[in-house]
Amino acid sequence: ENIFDRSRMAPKTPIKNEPVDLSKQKGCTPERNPITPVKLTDRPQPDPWTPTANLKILVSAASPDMRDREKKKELFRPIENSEQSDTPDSLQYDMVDDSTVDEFEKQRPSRKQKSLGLLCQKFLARYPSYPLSTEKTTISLDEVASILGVERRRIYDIVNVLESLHLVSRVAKNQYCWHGRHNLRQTLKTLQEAGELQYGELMTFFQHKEQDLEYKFGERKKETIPDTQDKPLLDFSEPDCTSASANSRKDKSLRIMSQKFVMLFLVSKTKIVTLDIAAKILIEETQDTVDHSKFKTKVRRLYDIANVLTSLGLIKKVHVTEERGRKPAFKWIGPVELPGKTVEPRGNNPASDPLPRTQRGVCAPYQICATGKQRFTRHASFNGSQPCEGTRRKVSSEPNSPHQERQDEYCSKMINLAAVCRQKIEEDTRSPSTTLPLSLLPVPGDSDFCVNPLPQAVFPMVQADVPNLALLNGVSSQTLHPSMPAASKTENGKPTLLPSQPFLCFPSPSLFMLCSGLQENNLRETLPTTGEVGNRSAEAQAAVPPAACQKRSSHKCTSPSPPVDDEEPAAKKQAMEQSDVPLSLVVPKKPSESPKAESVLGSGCTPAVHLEAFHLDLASPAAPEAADKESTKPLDPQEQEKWSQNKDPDEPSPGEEHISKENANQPFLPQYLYVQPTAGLSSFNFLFSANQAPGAISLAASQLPSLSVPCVVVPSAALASFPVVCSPTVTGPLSPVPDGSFSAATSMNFSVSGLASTAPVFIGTTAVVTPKISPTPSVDPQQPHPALHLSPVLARSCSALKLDSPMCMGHPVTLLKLQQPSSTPLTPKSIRPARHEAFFKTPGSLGDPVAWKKNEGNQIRNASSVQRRLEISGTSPD
DNA sequence: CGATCCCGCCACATT
DNA sequence: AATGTGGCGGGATCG
Repeated sequence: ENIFDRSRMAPKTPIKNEPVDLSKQKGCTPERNPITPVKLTDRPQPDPWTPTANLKILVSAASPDMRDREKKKELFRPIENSEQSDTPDSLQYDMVDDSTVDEFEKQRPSRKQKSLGLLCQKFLARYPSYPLSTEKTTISLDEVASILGVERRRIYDIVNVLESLHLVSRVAKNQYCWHGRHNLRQTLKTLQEAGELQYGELMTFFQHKEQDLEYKFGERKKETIPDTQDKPLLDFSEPDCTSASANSRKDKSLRIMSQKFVMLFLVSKTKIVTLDIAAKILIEETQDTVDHSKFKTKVRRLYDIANVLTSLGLIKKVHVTEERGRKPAFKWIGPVELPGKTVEPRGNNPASDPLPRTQRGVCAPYQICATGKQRFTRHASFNGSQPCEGTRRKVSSEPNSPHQERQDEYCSKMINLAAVCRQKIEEDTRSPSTTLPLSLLPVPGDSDFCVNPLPQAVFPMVQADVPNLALLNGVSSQTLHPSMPAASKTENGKPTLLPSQPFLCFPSPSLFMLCSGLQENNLRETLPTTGEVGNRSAEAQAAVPPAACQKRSSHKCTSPSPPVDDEEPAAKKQAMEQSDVPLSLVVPKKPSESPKAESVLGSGCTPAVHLEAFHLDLASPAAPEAADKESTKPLDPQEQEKWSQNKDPDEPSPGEEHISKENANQPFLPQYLYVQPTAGLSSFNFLFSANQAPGAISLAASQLPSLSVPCVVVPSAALASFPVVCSPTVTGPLSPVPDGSFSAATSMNFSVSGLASTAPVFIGTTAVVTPKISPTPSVDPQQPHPALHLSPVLARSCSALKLDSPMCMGHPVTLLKLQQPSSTPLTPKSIRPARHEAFFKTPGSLGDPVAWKKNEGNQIRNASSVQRRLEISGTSPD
């Protein structure tokens, strides 16, 4: 600085007066060397310029602007210099180099030089990032504005964003207090948590899309997607909401928008958010109208915010390429690992908590939408609400044409759904009384995530799984972590529909594996990852009993995880590094495509896929890129293959083979009952060992009357559509009924079925084939299958799906490993840090494809169902 | 020509 | 009513 000052200052005075040397300027500009002592030497021209200087002066005198600028320059130069040194922005440098330039600029200040980002940098340069706690710096807007030479209006833009991150807080009119970044992490964490609740699903969803697009993997998506974007607008428009005036506009946009925007990054697996997506999401929240102008405006605002965030070094601009071309996007480059998760960050910040505000703001709309009950009265929430309804309506109205839907619509729907779900969840959580237990839960994540640990107790293992799963699911779930085991829910009361019965209700979308004794050790041996899975499953079994599990999870983490982590993470990382963008692992979601699935609604197939995905995920958090899969994980190539196969309807069989290897029983043997939630928000998967998960689960198969198989009731949360796969127990051939005819009825009660109308259920009877043992895959049909009876709907779905489908089979196999509960489950957290990204990605990627398809196919439905549910709930509980 | 986004009008909020 | 805030979008610039 000194140097600069010297150089500058000395000449400056004179310079000021002088100069505008375009030629010179330009020369300088290009150079932009931040530090240019040399320049001094270069710039020997003070005197000569004098004449010019005079002129200049005149000019400046004439125009206030000029004056301001000069002022600004003077004041800021130092700042700029320092900044420049820090940040390599060419633009800024120019200014630094010579005052002349600046002046010059005055005349014709490039737009860039006046950019909000630059202004923000200057602004930030004035204050220490980490001020001493003792001293509080107050910021006078007027002062700053004048110093920086800008209208106050611009300062508001900056301050609002900073305030959203708690870097500053407003103390009085025109007065802000500078806090610095001390609490930034905490704030981010809070935002992340809030974001997960609010946007987890959405982001996942979107990201998948993006990823898919970006990576070829996603061909499928492309298929579906293409149309979507074209038309942005659509029907959403909800007229009425517009008058937001009602609520104070105050906590409306910029601030909130900024927080939301940040949340998107924090929730995003890829840490990359495209502007258009962000705009869409944000628009939804507030007002749904998606008209073009609105979108444009939103984008403009986002640019404003992005500029400030960029200046803060939290994000950087990037481009994502997708089919349509490249889209502007921003990548989060700020801290990713937030402080340990605590519950709610409440308060570190002295001043007001922005968060609260934010949360409120965010939540409000949802809440409103979902139910009449509004906690927070104020805000645009209303606007939001309306939109929601509108959207909802639409959703419901539009049964399914996911493919056709436009992105926008789709997105909005998604958003709405999410909101609804969220709400529901919240409500549920809060009020046990809620009658709709099953339907909503899906979102459990919230509770878990945020603060409620309840679930953990119940199924520790689950939790471990969950994270992964959640990720996988993508859409639904990041948030879900939740492991929230049925139990927990039950506790709450929500989920437990049938307390007395032997059913388990799982609120969250997680994968559960219940195994009674299976012996498939080999697998484990073979595949480490698998082992993990197995462990998990085992745990799950064990876990079932609430208490026990918890600890396990921790243990699990230890043993199994370590290896995994290392491997996976590394791989992932590498992958990541190579390409910033995470690969969409899952690309293959084609399952939905499979005819069967479609017939069923897509859900059927998907589930299988999911499982695989899950497995993969579990096994290796690392993203399952094609390449990665193999190398990365030893896991199980087979699985992967299966997976891929599954994905690809085309080659179902091959996958089976692999599977078979793993487990002899694939086809129908499924000893597990696996329920997968589809894409929807709420998805949860279950793996059940058909055989009996007896004790552990609490559901004794025995309990189930006709079926010896344990039943699991899955509340489909919002989505309702989740396929359930049951492998009937094994007792063998109790009933000769062929698989195909599930109809035989066992008396399984799937109360659930009712709930989730759409959800397909698969029931595989099983022979008791241990994986190893069962030599024949094809067996199922032959083997006696215990008859299960499902609700008609379910039955149908089942039939449609066909147990046979390799997909289904495959999964089970994989799962089997479980038995060993020994290993402690990986704790999400423990794992997380290391592969944080990986997890997300993996899941996401996996989830994506599936989600996508599902979404496309099912989602709508789900949505509709959900909505329906909600409505119902509103009116009358189930 | 699309991506950016400056600029400042003007509505709403606060004093 | 004056002044503070800040939504908003036209249209200039940039790439």
